[in-house]
Amino acid sequence: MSEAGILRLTGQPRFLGCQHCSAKICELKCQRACLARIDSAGRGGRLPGDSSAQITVVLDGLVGLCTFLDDGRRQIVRLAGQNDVLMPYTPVDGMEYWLEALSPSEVCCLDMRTDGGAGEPVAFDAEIWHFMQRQVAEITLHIVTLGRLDGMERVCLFLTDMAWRFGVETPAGWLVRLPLGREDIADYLGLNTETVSRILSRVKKAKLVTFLSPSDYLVKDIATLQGRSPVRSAFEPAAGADSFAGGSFDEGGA
Amino acid sequence: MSEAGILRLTGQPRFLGCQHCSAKICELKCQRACLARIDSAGRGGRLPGDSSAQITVVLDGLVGLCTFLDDGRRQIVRLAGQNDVLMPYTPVDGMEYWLEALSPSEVCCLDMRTDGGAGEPVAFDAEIWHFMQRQVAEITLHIVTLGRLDGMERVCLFLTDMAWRFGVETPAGWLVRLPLGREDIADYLGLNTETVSRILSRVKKAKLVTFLSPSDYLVKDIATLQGRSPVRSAFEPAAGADSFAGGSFDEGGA
DNA sequence: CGCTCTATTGATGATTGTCAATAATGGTGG
DNA sequence: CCACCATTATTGACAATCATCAATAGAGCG
Repeated sequence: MSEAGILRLTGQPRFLGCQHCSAKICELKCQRACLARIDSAGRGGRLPGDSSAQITVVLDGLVGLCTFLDDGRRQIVRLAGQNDVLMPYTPVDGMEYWLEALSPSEVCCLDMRTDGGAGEPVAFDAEIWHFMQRQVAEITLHIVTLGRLDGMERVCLFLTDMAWRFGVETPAGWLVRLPLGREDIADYLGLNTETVSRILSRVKKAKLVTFLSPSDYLVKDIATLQGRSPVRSAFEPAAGADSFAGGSFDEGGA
Repeated sequence: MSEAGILRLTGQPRFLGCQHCSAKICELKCQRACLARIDSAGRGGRLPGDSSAQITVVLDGLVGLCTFLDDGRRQIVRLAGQNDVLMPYTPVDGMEYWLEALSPSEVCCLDMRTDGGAGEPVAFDAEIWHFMQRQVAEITLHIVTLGRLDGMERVCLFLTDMAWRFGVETPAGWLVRLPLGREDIADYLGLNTETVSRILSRVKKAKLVTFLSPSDYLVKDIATLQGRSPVRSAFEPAAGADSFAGGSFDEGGA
């Protein structure tokens, strides 16, 4: 139960320069701003987040932006893996969100305020704007997913996303290790654990993927898998290298 | 059918100074930027949107940020009424969104580029940032709504939202005129028309609201209505006046 | 090897979607 | 002002999907 594993922060916060953070956004911001803090957390641990002036860069692992309803229902709003950027975030009144490590994770937190405390935010430049827009685009797509796709479509889109984001291409196809459990998948996709498991069994039977273990699968034909969902994955690498990080900034010619 | 009513823009675009736009964001931006365009559209018409450098302020009516899947399923991602601000928006590859007038609407479009064309975006200041964050907060809440609330909860939250946003308080309670039809409600809430209609009938029977006509209802006890959903409305005016426009900028003490 | 946690599967009920028919609404023209 | 009409909303019957509760199987770890 993730509710039980409260705040298992391992490794105390270290305040460091941004050379510890290989992500481009971190390099950029640390030229002028601020405090860079590296926290790590085991599975189920909660990371600082939910601040209106903090950018979080995921260095390793998988982090989810989560919320609970009073009766225990959980929704994972967004998943962020290595080099993904979580932009600052002011929730509406009465809602509380936090960053939860869905697998052992390390993040870099950038304080956007020019002083160490309650001052004015730094000026916003094109990069900051770019990441904010990307975040909006992703969660907008997630709204369509939750509002209009059935379970099978959601799961196929999810498996495609995970393959593009975290998989490695092998001669046999895309090999993916899922960094999160069934309950996390369910809470991300707006389903419940058993439904996810049943749909995954159907996906297996339809030979869309091959499971080597509950957390490892192989996608022989990712185009077919993607075709099972009526919306395209936001993470397909071929489509112009507009992926969140490790994309245009790092590899662009120059 | 909204698919049939294509691009019914009435009143040709007028390029005007921002004195036509009473919204605060418009006043602010037009000090330095750009082109302000006022379009109006009848019900079902599509407005220009979906640009990565355009802020749209709704002057009147109700506008929805919409997308269609290939098989005709529609999702309304966000609703914007008078003085609401739609921030610029770069969709992920393969998705297409537009602004659709759900009732006859008038909007003010602000081009954020310093020149009239393809140049750099203007600097982003705290107000721009504020509206962007507000937009993220709203659609994040919508993700929770679509992912974890059942039909009754979604409809009660929606009716509460609409009351706070567009209703007027009378001695008999909050009087609300819905500026959108059942199909639009369904596409916003991730349900279908018949389900919305059925749930509304249940809401009526439970005496949570009283319908004077299909588009007019009265909420005697809005706290009870809100209590039927496990998430608070993002539009409650009392909660610190953090509503989209006319909010913190106008009244904040010094 | 045994234990615990996670994942899968089954049986059943609740919710929602689909198709179809009816009722109500709002606008138009006489 | 009223009758007519097209559109929208409601209701019913039924099917599909998903959630819930319970039991079993499998994986990972000491």
